[in-house]
Amino acid sequence: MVSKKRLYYGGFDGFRAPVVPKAPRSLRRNSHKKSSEGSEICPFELLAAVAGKLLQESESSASSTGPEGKEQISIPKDGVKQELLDVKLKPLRLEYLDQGCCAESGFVHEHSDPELKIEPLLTDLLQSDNDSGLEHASTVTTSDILKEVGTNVKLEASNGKHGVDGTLRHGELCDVNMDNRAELHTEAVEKQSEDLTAVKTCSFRDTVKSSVSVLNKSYSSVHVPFYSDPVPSACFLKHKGNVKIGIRDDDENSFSCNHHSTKMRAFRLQSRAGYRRIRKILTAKYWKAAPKLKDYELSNPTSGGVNPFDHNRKSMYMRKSCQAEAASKRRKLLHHSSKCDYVQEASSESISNLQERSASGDKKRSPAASKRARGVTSSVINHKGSFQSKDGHVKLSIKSFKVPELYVEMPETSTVGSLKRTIMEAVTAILGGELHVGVLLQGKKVRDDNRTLQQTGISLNSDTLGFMLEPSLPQASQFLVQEELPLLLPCDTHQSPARGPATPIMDLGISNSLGDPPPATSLDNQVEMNLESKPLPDEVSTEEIVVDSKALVPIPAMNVEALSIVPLNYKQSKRSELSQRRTRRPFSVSEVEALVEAVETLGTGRWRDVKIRAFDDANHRTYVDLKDKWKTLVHTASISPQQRRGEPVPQDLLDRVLAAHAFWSEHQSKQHGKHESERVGTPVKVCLELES
DNA sequence: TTTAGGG
DNA sequence: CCCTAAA
Repeated sequence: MVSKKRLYYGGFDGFRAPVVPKAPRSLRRNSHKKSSEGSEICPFELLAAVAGKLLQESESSASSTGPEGKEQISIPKDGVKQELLDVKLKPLRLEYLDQGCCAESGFVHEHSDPELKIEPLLTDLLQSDNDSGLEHASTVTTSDILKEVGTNVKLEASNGKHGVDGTLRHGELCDVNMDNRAELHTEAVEKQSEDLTAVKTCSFRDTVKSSVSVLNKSYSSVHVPFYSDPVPSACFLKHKGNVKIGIRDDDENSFSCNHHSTKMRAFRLQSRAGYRRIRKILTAKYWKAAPKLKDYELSNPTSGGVNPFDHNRKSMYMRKSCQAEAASKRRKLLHHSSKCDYVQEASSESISNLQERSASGDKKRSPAASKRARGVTSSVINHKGSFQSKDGHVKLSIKSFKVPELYVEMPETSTVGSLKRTIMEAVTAILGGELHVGVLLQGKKVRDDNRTLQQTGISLNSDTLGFMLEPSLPQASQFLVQEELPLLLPCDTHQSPARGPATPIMDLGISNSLGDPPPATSLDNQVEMNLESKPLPDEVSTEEIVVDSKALVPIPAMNVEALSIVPLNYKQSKRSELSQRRTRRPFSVSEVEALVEAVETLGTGRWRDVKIRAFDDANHRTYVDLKDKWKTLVHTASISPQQRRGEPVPQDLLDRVLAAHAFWSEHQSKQHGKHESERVGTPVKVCLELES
């Protein structure tokens, strides 16, 4: 964090050229840490991936034959030499590390269904899994390298008890890069011919580097404990790290890259960055992408009836963490190769058992009674898929994933829109974390990942097969909430509604930056799986996934004022669905002073620098805010004191504002030699006299 | 991502 | 504060 030290302060001695030269943006960027880095996992990507895998069977081969074939990974079956892998992987790794983007590997897919045999030491992982009760016999960190259409990856854990021998098939590349923080777990059940079909568990964890290292035998760096607790417990998902999801893009012959790293700040609801990003995603991009999605939906004859929430577009926001483009491509991908309609929607929230409690009202505005919604919020993701069994293959159709419970609490003055948002965020939070997929057969978890579908009986009892999303919620999970508690902090208390032992832990400590996932707790996410033993038509099948999970959703202590003052008109209503206006935070005098000081030194065209200099630790003040504030200050200073509102700003500060404004206006916020020579050193008093 | 302005 | 065109 950059201290607010003032390199120079001209004060009344006059303004001087910026003490801090305006370095090229690139340099400045580097010089100033971007603490707020992080990303969240897009739950839907995961779901999609899972679904895709489930449906992969027949389509996988097809998709692998496309023009993108060159990108396919070729993993020789049976014992590929590590050296070979290393060689092949290097380019990819470099790309990942250096560019942090999806790599377009030059691997050539070999149609022989190559397999990669990896025997990493998964002890830690496995143990963690076991301890946590998760059904992950093994965890395999993979990158898209391992995920390729038609490519089978054979993973074997050396851990005697938990060896895993699974087959991975991916119809799409799904690269997850999570900066050692996020972890994704997906399990897909597939049956492949006679070959042993197994429950495979993939754990995408750690950075790609780690993923690669896995391939390079450096598996040790990949182990990550799973804190997941199958038992419903309230915790907060942590959305940190970088998550990148690459999808093969037929058109571009490359993988689209969903890059949520540096630019994509962590999902901090209360953080400005988070807000902004979310807003952006939810608004423009979302809407832009919507049409396509819609088309797909409509194209699916069965979707209409199956998805009762088609009309509810806002549900789509659950995908907020995903970039529209990537999502779009993803959809395209699915549309093209898997015939899997990738529709995700969240149903409108149904809140039951509302309990009203008296609450202190906003001192300024209308009283705020908090409304505690204790009920079920269900989000629905519509997935279309099919299940079919033929020639030894088991196809599954996930009908729905349900989110059992969501507990929300918010002021009764909150708008419906905010409520919707809240729920949506909660759901997203739940899904945004590391997810695992557990397999349930007849209500019981299938813990042995090594067993084949056949052995497990899944192929026979598909009717009772179920999947459940298991958010990996480390108890220790914490999200950094710096100061921006507004959204994170539950109104008064964050009640954990009859929640299990695990209560969401809000570790509001660190600041800066990193992604703060929305507080959410996810518990057992039960997934209702619908299996049909009947081959489905080749057409797009519909699959509905209802995510049902219990979660404690700390509702942001939204400024009641903000909520209450919002008219419930259409516009607002519409807006509410898209985004939440930040709570108003008037600048304090001290802030104004800091701003003035910084501007006096830096000028009026370097708001980013001003921010860094004077508000670096105020995450809620963006450079745009500072710029706006300056604008208002200039205006304020130019009007009569009687016309001013809000906390009065000392006249001297306003004078300085005018002086600085005048000075820098002339300098055009830049260092112009001639003017500078004239101005530099000119006492502010003089400036004031001259300018005002 | 920043800047610059309008809303 | 928000939204965005430009850069």
